[in-house]
Amino acid sequence: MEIAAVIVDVPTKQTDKSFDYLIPEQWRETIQPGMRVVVPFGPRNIQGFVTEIKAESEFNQLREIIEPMDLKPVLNQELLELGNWLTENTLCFKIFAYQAMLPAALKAKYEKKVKLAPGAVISDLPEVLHSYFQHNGVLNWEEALKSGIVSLLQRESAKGHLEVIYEVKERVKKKKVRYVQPHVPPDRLKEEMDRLPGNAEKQKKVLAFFLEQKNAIELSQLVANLNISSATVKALIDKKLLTESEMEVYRDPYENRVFERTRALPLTEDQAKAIAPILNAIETNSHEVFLLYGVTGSGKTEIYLQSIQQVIEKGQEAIVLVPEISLTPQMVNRFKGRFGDLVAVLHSGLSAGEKYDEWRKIQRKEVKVVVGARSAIFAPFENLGIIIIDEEHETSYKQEEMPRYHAKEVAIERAKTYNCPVVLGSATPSLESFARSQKNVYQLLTLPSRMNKQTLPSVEIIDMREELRSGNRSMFSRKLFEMLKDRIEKKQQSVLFLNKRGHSSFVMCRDCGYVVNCPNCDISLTYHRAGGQMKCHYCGYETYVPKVCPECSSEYIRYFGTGTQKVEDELGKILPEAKVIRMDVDTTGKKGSHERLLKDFQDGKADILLGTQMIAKGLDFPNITLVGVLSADTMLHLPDFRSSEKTFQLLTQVSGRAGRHQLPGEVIIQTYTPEHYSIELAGKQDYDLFYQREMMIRKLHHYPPFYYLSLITVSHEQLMTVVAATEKIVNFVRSQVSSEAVVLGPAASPIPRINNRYRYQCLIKYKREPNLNAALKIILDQHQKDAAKGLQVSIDVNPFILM
DNA sequence: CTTGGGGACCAC
DNA sequence: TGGTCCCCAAGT
Repeated sequence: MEIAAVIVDVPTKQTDKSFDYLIPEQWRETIQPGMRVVVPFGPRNIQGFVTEIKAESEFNQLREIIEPMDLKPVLNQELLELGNWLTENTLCFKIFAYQAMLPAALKAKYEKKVKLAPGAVISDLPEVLHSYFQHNGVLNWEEALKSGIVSLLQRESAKGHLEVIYEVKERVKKKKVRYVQPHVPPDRLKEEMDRLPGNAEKQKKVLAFFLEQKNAIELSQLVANLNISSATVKALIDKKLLTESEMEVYRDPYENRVFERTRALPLTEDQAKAIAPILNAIETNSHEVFLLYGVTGSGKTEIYLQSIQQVIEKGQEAIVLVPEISLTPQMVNRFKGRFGDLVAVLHSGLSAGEKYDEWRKIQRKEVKVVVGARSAIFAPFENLGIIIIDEEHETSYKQEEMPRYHAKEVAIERAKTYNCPVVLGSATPSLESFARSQKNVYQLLTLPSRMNKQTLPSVEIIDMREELRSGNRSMFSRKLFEMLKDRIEKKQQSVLFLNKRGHSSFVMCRDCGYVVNCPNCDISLTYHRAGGQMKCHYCGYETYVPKVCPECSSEYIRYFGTGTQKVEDELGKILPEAKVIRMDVDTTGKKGSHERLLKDFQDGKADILLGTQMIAKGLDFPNITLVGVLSADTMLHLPDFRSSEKTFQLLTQVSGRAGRHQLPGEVIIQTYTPEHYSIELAGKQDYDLFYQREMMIRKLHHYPPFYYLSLITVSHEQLMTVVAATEKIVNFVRSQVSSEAVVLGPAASPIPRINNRYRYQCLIKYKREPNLNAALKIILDQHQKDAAKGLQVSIDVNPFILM
């Protein structure tokens, strides 16, 4: 067993297979499947994942593995196989599948350098190069590029004076802390202390300290406590009186936080009924998928907690997925409060190093529960007892880059291998999930009422067209204004919700209607007040707002739409006494600011919380009695078959923020299309009726859950090339699928150009197409060679965004 | 006859 | 992805 099959870190179709390497003698015992290794590949050294150890290879000129990067596999057997499943189901490269399972910190960084060849000296090189090789004869490739001396270097390397080397580096280091402790018995310390010259006061102080306590102490603490410098300590170490040691520590993002421990709460009758089948599945190790459908505030989290409790008692582990934006401190508190140090938290707010450390806690089996966003589904547990997906309808569970996986599907796949239950929780289940529960593919569990018998908030829908007709041109209806005023007087809090999407403040000329677009992408630029700039959200292009309209030279050019900033300004005008906290990407950019703003609001430092999506979820403050949705219909008009569903879900979620405790809540929804069923039914909080209506429409238009979708997107700098290539693909797909399938295209993508590349697509709607996967693979294979010509073909199986 | 740019192909 | 090899076309 001396050969390792390795998946190399080169994301192309031709290298998307394993390469065999000889394991050098000294690593034979060490290297195992699932470890990262450094291997020579062509001229350079790169990272790879060992997938298999074997005795023979069909190749006879094997090269040797350079070194292992891990002492312990980072992927276990189950995850290695899950990688194959991911590759197969999302049509991605194996290397992407494996990388997606690991914290970003474990992805290799490569450095290319030029150094003097062995035996060569600086004087062999031409004069101009001498200065570059002053520092120990090594030059960074980046610098060489900047200085424009590449061709010179190539000539010298051909002459054998220089050689090019490739280094594989880790992204983060394990965090280490330096400790010091006495190296000799106390009497020796005393002796040495007396022998020190009188001016060595500081050293004496240190020795005196260690006479008192002989345990190791953190160097930084010692330095701080005794008010000395580390040089003093170093002197004593050099004299061999003290020793220094390094200890590996975890960066704990929550280390200075005290979590109030909670115990299991008594369950309501509904909760007890809902949890029973879950506990039963845990007990009997059976793989079942539960859809936990409970209205907002019905106590789903307590069911999660008690199920996990059971899993832990059984000696198993649990994964809890939460959408990124609701992974709030409040949510974390509930899990840390119940399970303390047994919980690891993974979310985007952590630094790469912190994420890595949380991940290592899982790998070393120091925790039993992981709470995290989408990628936490790959937590390297080996004895899973339950997987919970909260807010299962959230679209953020679908990854939009390779590997384009949906966390729900991965969860079910993993749960199958471990024979454990999956719980999907939501107040507004996705149509797909609810439909499956109707067909008994998932088992439906319901929590029909709120805990502590609170009624759902009363919802009023305001027709903004009416407001306009009666002369109110502001973005606040009279009713909403009155109620905001009322809450401020009563010292109760309000939440104002703005649906940013579609509301993005674009810049438009009021005279001729000219909209400022991105020069590279066919999309309007978004206005950012900071610096009066406009940005493209797709390619990052930035420019200043023009003073006059480039089309008609009118001076009436200004930003349009209702950004949160604009709402804040307007609130300031009409309700100057109101204290407002604004939460959006601009105010929560910095680490911890999200948390701070919420804390301020909780502490009653403001009357109104104004924000975008990020405030729609998880907020649970007792004093909120009014929720206002400024414009409910903005996302309704997006080119997305799920827009009605998303609107309904969002409005229901937002409404759920009000009146969760003693005080009853009220909700105002402002809209220009009050007659639309998703708004009307969100107002009535009638999920069942919405489900029926929406299902009819989906059936009519051949959309999920009645049909599956696959989306092929083709892009190229030349419009004609894209159209031609897409046309070919469409024809090929048509020839491969049954007559039952609907193949749409070639059609321009909803965003027809991004970064100067034209985009065309082909959408396939189908029920059962056993050959489709193979056909899609052929398309990817065929276009591999076109990739060099700049033609990109990407395939999304079960896309969530059709752009 | 050199130089350099682009495309095809390869890497265990 | 980076390298090399090969071909073709423009340049001295």
